[in-house]
Amino acid sequence: MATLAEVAQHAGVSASTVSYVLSGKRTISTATRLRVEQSIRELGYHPNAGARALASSRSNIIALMVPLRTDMYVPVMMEIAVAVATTARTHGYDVLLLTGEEGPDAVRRVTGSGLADAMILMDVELDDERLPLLRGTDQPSVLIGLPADTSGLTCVDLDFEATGALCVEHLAMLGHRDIAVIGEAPAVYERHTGFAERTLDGLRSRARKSGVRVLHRPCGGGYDAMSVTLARILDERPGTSGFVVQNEQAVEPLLALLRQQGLAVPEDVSVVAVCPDQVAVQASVRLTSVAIPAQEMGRHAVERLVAKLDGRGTDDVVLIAPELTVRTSTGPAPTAAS
Amino acid sequence: MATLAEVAQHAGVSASTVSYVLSGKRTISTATRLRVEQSIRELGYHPNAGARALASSRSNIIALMVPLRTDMYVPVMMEIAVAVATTARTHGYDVLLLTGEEGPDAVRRVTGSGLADAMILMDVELDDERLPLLRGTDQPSVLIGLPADTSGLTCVDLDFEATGALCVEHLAMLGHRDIAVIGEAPAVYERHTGFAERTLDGLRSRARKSGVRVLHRPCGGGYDAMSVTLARILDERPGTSGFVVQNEQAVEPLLALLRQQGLAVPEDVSVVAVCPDQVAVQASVRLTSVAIPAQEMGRHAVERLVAKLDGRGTDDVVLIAPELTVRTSTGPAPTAAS
DNA sequence: CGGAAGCATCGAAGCGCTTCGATGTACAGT
DNA sequence: ACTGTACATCGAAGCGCTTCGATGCTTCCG
Repeated sequence: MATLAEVAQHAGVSASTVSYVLSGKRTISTATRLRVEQSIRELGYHPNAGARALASSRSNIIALMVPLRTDMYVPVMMEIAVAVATTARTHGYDVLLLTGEEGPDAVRRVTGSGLADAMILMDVELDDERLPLLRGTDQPSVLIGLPADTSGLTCVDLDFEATGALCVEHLAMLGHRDIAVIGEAPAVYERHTGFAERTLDGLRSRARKSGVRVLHRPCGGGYDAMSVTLARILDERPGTSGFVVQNEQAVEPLLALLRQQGLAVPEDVSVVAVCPDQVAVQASVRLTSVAIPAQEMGRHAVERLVAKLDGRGTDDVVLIAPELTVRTSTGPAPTAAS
Repeated sequence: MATLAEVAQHAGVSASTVSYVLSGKRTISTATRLRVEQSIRELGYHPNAGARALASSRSNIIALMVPLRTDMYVPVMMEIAVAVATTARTHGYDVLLLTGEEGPDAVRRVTGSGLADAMILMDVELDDERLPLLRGTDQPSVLIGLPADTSGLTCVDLDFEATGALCVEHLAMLGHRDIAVIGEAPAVYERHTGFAERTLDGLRSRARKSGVRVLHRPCGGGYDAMSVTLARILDERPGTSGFVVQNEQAVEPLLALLRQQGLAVPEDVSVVAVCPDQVAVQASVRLTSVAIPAQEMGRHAVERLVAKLDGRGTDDVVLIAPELTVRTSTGPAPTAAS
């Protein structure tokens, strides 16, 4: 591997000159610059990452901590991760993939070793044990998700409260008065992952305003769980005519089971999903849905982080406004007559 | 941040001694070792990654190149990535996440800069443009997937030929004579991703031996595509009683459409899927399937790579033997009478 | 026309670690 | 008692880069 010194010699300049050509931190005459660039190309020179990190105390790496469990929202997580990686590259950063497994230790390790300049945390819990560490370090970080206390932190997330409200609003407008919410698996609520609870809050407070009744039921993925859940719901609230589903894995089972019960969508019941657009479009009924903007979240997170690294950053919460796309799974509530 | 030198001073030894305590490359008396370890703990010392990389020319980082497109097998990709990350950690490595976007350039960049010690490539095409680069460098690498020419490369993959054969075998044994294969989206075949074609080869050659007819149809995800595809298949080969599906997104649509056509599973038609177990279990019919062992592939890849890094490695191809799990979606072929 | 100001470049120090002799000590074998 | 060997530790060099003065030139202005 060619070194800076070799490039310098080849171009007939000193090492520092080459360095300044590379970084642009001092003015270099055009002639010299071109000559150096030529040498770099001829020798196939790539700066050594370790040396660079050591000398500049910047690794140009962003750590991304993904949840270990792959029990929910996997495609969303993946999409975020890919968006983070590609956006980071456009800013000159690479991405280090950490799993949640190590927990707070990973944060310590990465911060302490200077392996990464900054980090992005996904799947943040309301009272996440990694947060004190983040607050206690001067290493910039961005959370994807919202903990209970956001002071001193930068967060990016979909506005799930507004999302919940939007779903209710849409259904209420169509005349639905009894709405059932099919949520994530119970484990998600027990873990106090913020988004699930926030959606529920938005759903409920909006329902109160609109005079709509809401029944919430967590539900694991798959047909068996859904079957039990649906039966209970219809038993408890036979008048239910609107469904809000926040659980990718429950979408298709729900549709199939409704069909099986002789309930037509959207004639008899309406369904609104909170899921990636792809899922909404590929379902057996094209679903009215609020999209989870995975790419946008990833991109935003990186951009916030880079801003912080450049000293332009501020601590604050960015909530992405939800957008509801009407497709063919929602319609007017059936009249009392029918 | 504490440095090696500070730890050394605190423990009353020289810097090199601390280094040897850390690396274990020379014998250190127990007394000294304990004293040093104590100092490390007290000062909260973490070795600086950049300095380490520079001095040792080892970054302890493995690069993982994931496909940019998230149009297929996303959960599998994610699971592999997570398995790679966790396995790598147990061997003292971190994982750098690269997307396919940069293509060969990423390989050059990482190799040239010493950012990573080795790399793992996913979603390898039959004639992948990154391969010449890998062959031309002495940086160890492992492919997940199988290119056309594996010479000089280490590869890990599910044995998709055997997988295809296994599916046909199972259906043939149950008396099915006309089998339809529902494949990945056409784009996957056009890209010459190896696994799809290899499955087909296995399927066909086994079918020949068993005197079974096979009709292969690529198919995009979603209901509309599946609906068209299924109609064509039943039109062309009305006697079709067995289906092999290698496309997660087509599984549920197929089951729903079969139901709609009045075809009961497994009484009238049998379905074998090639998909992760989770999908097979959560489908509306518990599917007989050949699992895609994502975790195992990720783990294997890392272990091969670490072996190479330790000088114990060899170039070869590891094909994981497929396992077919019988669930409730396959049964005896309907007799001619019925 | 002298000094201030800017430009283009160089040299050297130093980032924090690893690693290779070298050195000093203790003990075994002869 | 003396050499040989193994053990425990130290000092110094060096990994490849960034960055801070310093230096020699031009150019400009009063």
